[in-house]
Amino acid sequence: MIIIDYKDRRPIYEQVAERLEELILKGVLEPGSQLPSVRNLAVELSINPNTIQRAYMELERRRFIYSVKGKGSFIADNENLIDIKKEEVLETLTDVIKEAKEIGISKEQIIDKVSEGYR
Amino acid sequence: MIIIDYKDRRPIYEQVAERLEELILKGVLEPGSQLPSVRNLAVELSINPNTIQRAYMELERRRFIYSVKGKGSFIADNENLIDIKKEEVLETLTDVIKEAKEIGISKEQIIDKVSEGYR
Amino acid sequence: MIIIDYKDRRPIYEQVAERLEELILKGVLEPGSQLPSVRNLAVELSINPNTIQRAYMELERRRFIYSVKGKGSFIADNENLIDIKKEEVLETLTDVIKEAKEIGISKEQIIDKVSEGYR
Amino acid sequence: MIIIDYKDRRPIYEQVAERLEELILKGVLEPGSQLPSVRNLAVELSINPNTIQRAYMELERRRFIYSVKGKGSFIADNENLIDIKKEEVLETLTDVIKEAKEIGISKEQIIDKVSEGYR
DNA sequence: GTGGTCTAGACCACA
DNA sequence: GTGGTCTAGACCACA
Repeated sequence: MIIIDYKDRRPIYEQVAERLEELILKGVLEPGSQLPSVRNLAVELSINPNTIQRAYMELERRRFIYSVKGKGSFIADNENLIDIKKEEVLETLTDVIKEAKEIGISKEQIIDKVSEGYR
Repeated sequence: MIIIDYKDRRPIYEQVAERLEELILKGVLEPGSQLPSVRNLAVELSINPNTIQRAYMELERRRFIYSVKGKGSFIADNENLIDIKKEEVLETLTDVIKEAKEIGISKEQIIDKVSEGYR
Repeated sequence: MIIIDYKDRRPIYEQVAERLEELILKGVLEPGSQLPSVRNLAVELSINPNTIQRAYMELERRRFIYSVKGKGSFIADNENLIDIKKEEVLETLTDVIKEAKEIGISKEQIIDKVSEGYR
Repeated sequence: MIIIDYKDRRPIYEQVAERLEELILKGVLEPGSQLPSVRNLAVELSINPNTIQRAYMELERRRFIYSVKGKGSFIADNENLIDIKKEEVLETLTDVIKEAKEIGISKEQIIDKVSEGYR
């Protein structure tokens, strides 16, 4: 399920976090359900527990999961999981649009790209 | 002209490259003209020559500048400097739109953001 | 009556202790009356008996409850239950005021906050 | 300058961060100046570099310091260092006042404590 | 068993 | 040299 690309320049913990995020957003990992323990996932992926924990910390910071000492880590159970992500993407979008405008890309050109993407 | 923000988490070479790009795109640094030597710019900014070198490499990779051994570095002289940048931004835009679609953001929501940005 | 918030970063035993304290201070659990047994409360809340034990220990340390071997745990029957709590809060307040003073917050600023809180 | 109390239940990284914060707020470590490197401080305190880094990360999150890859870590140079702290303390104060009110401590009692503290 | 902290030490990106 | 990431593995708090 989770594949680490060692050629990728991004750190492993980031790759793991991103992949888990994807599985969460797609519903493969269900809201409220328990994630594999730090140790188990570490063994499964053949990477260090510390690295997994770092990934979990990142997802916790973004409110996708939460960890309970002595119990384990869990997918956030609010239904708004997807909203957290939408917010993040819309923010990125706003930034890109701003930059596009600044360098002289016309509104029409952007609309075209949007139409293309939603074709 | 070039101000480095050490509080910025991005590496210094990236900041230098970005700032030079900006000066190039705005025409402050004219197409075909010579850039300051790595050594001189390093002294001027009080940073390591390696860092400038790295910034120049980055701009060369993106075709904004080119280097001539023994002579120095020069702003690309094709008139389409701005087009290189537009291409890059449109590519980023395409990526973001794709992601937005995937997580269920509607076309209308995006169009709204675009209209907002171009108001 | 006792709801555990797993998203809360504090340990479960602390949450249980705090909630029991609240029920005691509000008089829902009456002075002198018996608390549910560690085992029963554990079953009721679906958490580990060790966790309840730990919560009871904490409340005992703070003199809100006392345990009798072979009989169970009881709410302290002195009438000044609330005074124990007041003492604790006033002590915390003293600490915060001290720190506020040290970093240059004026007496007036604090008085303002107090007035705000009691408005 | 920095003394670690191994009997203290708080993690070492937190103790280090708190102590550094103190030195920063008191002006012992001057705004804009460089902190000891992660490695050097680790050797000096006989603790692991990772632990120091964790402390630095914490201070960076709270904007007291910033780190530059390849250069080092620095005290934030905005003059508002103390304001960051004041904000934090006033927030704590607000919380304590709220709790005090809830358990029936009178406004006068609090004002008394304030006067005591500022005597 | 589970997450949190820590050590000892390696290697990389960057300056 | 400096911070950032990672490994291998230990011990603690908590459940």
